[in-house]
Amino acid sequence: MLIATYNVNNVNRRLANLLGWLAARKPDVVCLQELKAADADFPAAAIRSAGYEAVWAGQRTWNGVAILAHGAMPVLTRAELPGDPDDRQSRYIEAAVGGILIASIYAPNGNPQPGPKFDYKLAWLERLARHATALRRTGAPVVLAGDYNVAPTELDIYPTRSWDDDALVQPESRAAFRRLVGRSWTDAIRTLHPDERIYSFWDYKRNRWPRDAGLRLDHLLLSPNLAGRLVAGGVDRETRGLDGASDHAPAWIELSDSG
DNA sequence: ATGTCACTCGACGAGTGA
Repeated sequence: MLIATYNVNNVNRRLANLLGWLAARKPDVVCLQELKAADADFPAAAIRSAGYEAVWAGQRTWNGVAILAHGAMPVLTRAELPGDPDDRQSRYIEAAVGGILIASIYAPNGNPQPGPKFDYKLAWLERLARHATALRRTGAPVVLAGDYNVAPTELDIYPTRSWDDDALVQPESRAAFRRLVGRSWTDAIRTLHPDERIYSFWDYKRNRWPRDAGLRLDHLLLSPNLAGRLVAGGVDRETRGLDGASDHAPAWIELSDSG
């Protein structure tokens, strides 16, 4: 089973890019982030024509997450992250596909830091960690996939000092990610490629894509009962170089059918 | 310090978020 996560940075603006990538990569499950579309504006018909059913939690202008499944309707289990009834931002959706519980995650960016946006980011990641533990304890196989807006280590950002004050690389952000992953979850792409610089995001600014000045922000975390099924994974970085591309490229993993 | 992009409001530019 091929599971991917792709921050599309506006699903309607990026629809041609998304459909082209779906046709080429043929993933079984896709987690999308930054739809930047209200529920009524999600391009469900075009996505269905490409062979995918979808569930989504939209929001006008910002945020928005979805889960696509090839030839099957994802069974929605949750459309918001527990722990804060006042949180109106569409950053979490969860559904069952092919016997696996899939979450599509769009963690807050957190800039500028320090400040209320950074506080919200850290609190949101703590809520996610708590919910991840609850999911793990159900015993279900779980994949938590999405844009975590954290570059976990120095290997996950090109050598530079220019992001030192950015929320994506702060010690508090990295500690929150480490607490979430803990001893139980597997950062799939890092586990497959322990020593490689792999990026999934290149800022539009400052010639960052041509310079390969990227960060790895998009992660797929596997519950312990899935770790043994991980066979391959990577980032489709060529997607970032196409016309009208998102500033993120899709990250994907392949799980064996059983084990 | 700065470089982009796409949107919002409510005018043809400024502000916002990433």
